[in-house]
Amino acid sequence: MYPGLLHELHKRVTLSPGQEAAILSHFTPKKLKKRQFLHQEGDIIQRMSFVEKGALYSYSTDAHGAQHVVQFGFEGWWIGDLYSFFTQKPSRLNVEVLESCEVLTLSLESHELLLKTIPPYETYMRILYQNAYVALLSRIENSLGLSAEEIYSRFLEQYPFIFSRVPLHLIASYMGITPVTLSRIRRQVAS
Amino acid sequence: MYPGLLHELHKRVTLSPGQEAAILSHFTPKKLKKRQFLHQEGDIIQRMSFVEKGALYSYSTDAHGAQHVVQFGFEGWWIGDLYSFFTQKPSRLNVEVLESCEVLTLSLESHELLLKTIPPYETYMRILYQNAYVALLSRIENSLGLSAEEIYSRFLEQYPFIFSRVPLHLIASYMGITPVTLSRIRRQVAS
DNA sequence: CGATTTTTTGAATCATATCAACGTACGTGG
DNA sequence: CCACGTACGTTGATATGATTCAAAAAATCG
Repeated sequence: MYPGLLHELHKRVTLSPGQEAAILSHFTPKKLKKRQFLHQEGDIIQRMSFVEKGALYSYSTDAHGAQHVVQFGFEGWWIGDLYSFFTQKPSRLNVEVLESCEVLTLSLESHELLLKTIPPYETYMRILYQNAYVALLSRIENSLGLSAEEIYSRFLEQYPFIFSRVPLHLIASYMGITPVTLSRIRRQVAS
Repeated sequence: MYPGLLHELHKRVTLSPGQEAAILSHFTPKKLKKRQFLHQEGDIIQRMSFVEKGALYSYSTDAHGAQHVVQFGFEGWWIGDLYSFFTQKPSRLNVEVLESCEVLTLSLESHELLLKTIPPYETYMRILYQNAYVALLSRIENSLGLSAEEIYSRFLEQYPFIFSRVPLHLIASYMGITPVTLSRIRRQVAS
């Protein structure tokens, strides 16, 4: 039951069988088909989601109506809008399914209860955010002052598997360039 | 003693007098003058730092030798390179003093000890990283697909106080544009 | 006050975006 | 199972916005 989530928890903390069961009991599985939305702009996010299987991505829509991919979510990752979840303010993100998914969801109340009652759960969350923060800062650092071509090359090195599962125009959006520019870069790099 | 750090801790968790004293006892104060370095590229970061007073900023040097500001640190903020601190790998960042500082530093061993022995300390750290992560994701979201002028306007709204304490060319670097471009934008926006 | 740092300005250049058209792959209903 | 429609990727021509280079003006520091 929920092997992905268990593996993820055990990677970072040790849990007694009782704690393990207590944590799992709060999650609700949810199946989603390609093109469905997990969340939409304006929603107040009620549940955070762990990706057990499949792939999703989140994007925002800017003042000019253009869409921008903010992050991807594959097996073993968390996806959603933590800003809206924690503040209970309307989300500015859409989260759409890329490949049919099974996600495990958890309410804010459950999350807070687990934080209070199961110390290793809080430790897990601290490590999760700590790593996510460091990774995000690297993403910013790496893109500062790089040409689109350099950003692409690094992205290709760091996440080769993404190219087999995500259409190029979404990767372009994530990188902050247009699909047209990405296409030209790829031709150049290939030669 | 250390009013900034105490205020920061109490904002997020409640501590018994004993816990408070235990936490504070692990910090070592350090005074730094303008233009001094707290860390330099290549260092393996041994201590994390809380800014009690003053201002600093961190920057990286890219493959073309250009410098890019990654973050600022004012009173009540943490500053440093968490990547190097947690992994004990060489840092890619320089952290330089903008206004003479008093920082409070904490070793990795102390940090780990406090996490293990003082539960509210772990809670504080989880909340700190959680907020930092959400704030950083907003920074990325905001910069995706915005013109330099829009990035400037938002920055001005969100952090007006930074303009009174940080030279414009560092702000430009943080925003990912040249000082020349920032100057032109400001002329436009002012008119 | 003189020296250094920071900010502004103009002109030329370069990278990426935009617009528009076309080719290709995919999958859905007939 | 084929045909049509939609989504995706590529290409060329042109436009735009930011950078670079160079110099001067303004602000700050010792």
